[in-house]
Amino acid sequence: MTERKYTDEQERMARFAKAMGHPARMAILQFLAKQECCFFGDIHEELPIAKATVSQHLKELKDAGLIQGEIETPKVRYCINRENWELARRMFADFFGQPLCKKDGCCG
Amino acid sequence: MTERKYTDEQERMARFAKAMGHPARMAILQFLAKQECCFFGDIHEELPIAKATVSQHLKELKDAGLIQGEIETPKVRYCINRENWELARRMFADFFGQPLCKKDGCCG
DNA sequence: AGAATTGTTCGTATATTTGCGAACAAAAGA
DNA sequence: TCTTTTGTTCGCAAATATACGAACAATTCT
Repeated sequence: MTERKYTDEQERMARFAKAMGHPARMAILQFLAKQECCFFGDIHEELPIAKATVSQHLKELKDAGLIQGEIETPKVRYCINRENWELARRMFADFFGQPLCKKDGCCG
Repeated sequence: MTERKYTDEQERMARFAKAMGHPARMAILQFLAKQECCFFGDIHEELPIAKATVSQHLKELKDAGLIQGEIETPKVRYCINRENWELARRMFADFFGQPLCKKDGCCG
């Protein structure tokens, strides 16, 4: 049944990458990475989009595991998910670090 | 007019990330990164999808600058675009390498 | 209780993505 | 010339993604 078309690694990196595949979400990640505290409102202020949209982007980043949020009534505090951040860091580093084909004339 | 909503860096990384945001495209990139030669047919054989779809994914990777292709009639040879690969490597490394908020109790 | 604050969720509209088969294009070979 | 090989492009369908305002929920403040 559940035919696996791609490796876990491919699926996983694609998931991280996809979450990072929108400038608004990159902006959110950059903002969170350098902030100690990070309420929804702070993030919303940074971005030129409606709060409903911000909330949606945050949800996607959370689902992808890159961030986490916790209610601190009446606010919501968002932060980088350190564990997965480290995992992503390592995966991207390994990916781009792999030795490429050495042959120079390979592709013009 | 052309109000810039996000920084160039954010736009650029998002572009790379978006291209990497599909397992088939990750599979293609992994395959190309370890191959010296890489014709369309070789890539197609690796993947469980129709050639039209493969062609489309290749086009997206090319548009994002991560790969390049050149006609070698009657075949087409695809390769990693080393220059942009290096750029992406550096961008992702810098991004994930940035120091995170140190405060431990910050978010549970 | 009523009002204000802070975000999420809902409903909707539009745009983009993904995937496929069929048609097409270009060159080589019979 | 006709056929084969190798990929791209076209046209279409279905699924996702993006964005917004309005409605809603939970708590605090008056």
